[in-house]
Amino acid sequence: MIDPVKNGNNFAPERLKSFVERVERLNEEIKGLQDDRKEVLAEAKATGFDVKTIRKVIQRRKMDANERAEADALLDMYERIFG
Amino acid sequence: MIDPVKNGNNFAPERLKSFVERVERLNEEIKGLQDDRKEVLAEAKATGFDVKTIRKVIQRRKMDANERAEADALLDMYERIFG
Amino acid sequence: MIDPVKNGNNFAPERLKSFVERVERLNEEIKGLQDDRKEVLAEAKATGFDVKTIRKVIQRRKMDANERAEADALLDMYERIFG
Amino acid sequence: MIDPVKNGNNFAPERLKSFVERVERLNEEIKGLQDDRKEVLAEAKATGFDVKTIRKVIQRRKMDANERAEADALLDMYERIFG
DNA sequence: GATGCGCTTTAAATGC
DNA sequence: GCATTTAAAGCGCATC
Repeated sequence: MIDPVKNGNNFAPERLKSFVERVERLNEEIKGLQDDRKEVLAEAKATGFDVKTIRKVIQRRKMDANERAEADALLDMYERIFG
Repeated sequence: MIDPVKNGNNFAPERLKSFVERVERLNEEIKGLQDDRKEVLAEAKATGFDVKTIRKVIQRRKMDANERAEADALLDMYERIFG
Repeated sequence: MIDPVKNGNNFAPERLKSFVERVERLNEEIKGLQDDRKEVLAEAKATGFDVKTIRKVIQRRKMDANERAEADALLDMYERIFG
Repeated sequence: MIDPVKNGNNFAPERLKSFVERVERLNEEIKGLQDDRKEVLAEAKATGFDVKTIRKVIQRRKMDANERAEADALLDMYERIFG
């Protein structure tokens, strides 16, 4: 029978190291892409665009046209109540 | 003279589209890696490791040994005050 | 001369305890109000209102009319570019 | 019969206003307490304490002694693996 | 396992 | 230009 604790990569300490290192690697890649995104937005700002509005556009593009229209209508309805 | 507004990719609407699409693409890649990371941690948990502790280990590995020792000593000092 | 370390409440351990306890007390009060807010929103939802839209209304009411109009106009302009 | 839409405070627009205003009031109170907390931590820092460590102490005081000991032991075990 | 909520951290805006 | 204050994003927890 194979000892589950000592068998190759299943040896627990090695498995833990592997998990930690894989997560650390992913963290680095994520950080790199976040930096890239920051650069793109900085360039957009330098070009004269409004970054906050760009973020809104991106959020809204995740919705389909119906959702967007419905959300807008609801907001409009609620805001009319406050004059 | 070149019209800065209409010149090729500098035509503002195209530039805006470009920025938005680049950010959306980066968002997708980031999301993919975040999902990968979630999977790795889920696998670690399924293997019997404690995810919260793994996160602590990763945080602490960002510090050098001195920082870590100092942070630990400070916490210990403060906690002694509370018995 | 008064020893700054041992003088009454300035005795460092007591000061630390005091800071920690004050923060803990504030945390509790904040938690209570957050729970109250959650209840109000749950009641609004039960009444048939859309909570997400209510949050938007509250955010927008923080802006003055000009800011709001300008933000809306900018968003509209950007969205037209994407047809 | 009473018209549910127009009956006193059940008139929907009034109910919406009421919900929004109650939430806004709670938000203000929460903000006030958050500012108080920030002041306390700033004072602690000015007194020479480390704010990050104070936050750790507060987090750990939420756990009972057993939980704390167990969490510490687990972290120690995992860290030994990395030498 | 997915959604929402609060906390933390980081980024942006503003005042000095 | 720097530092403080405010807003947004990401992360982690808790709940369903």
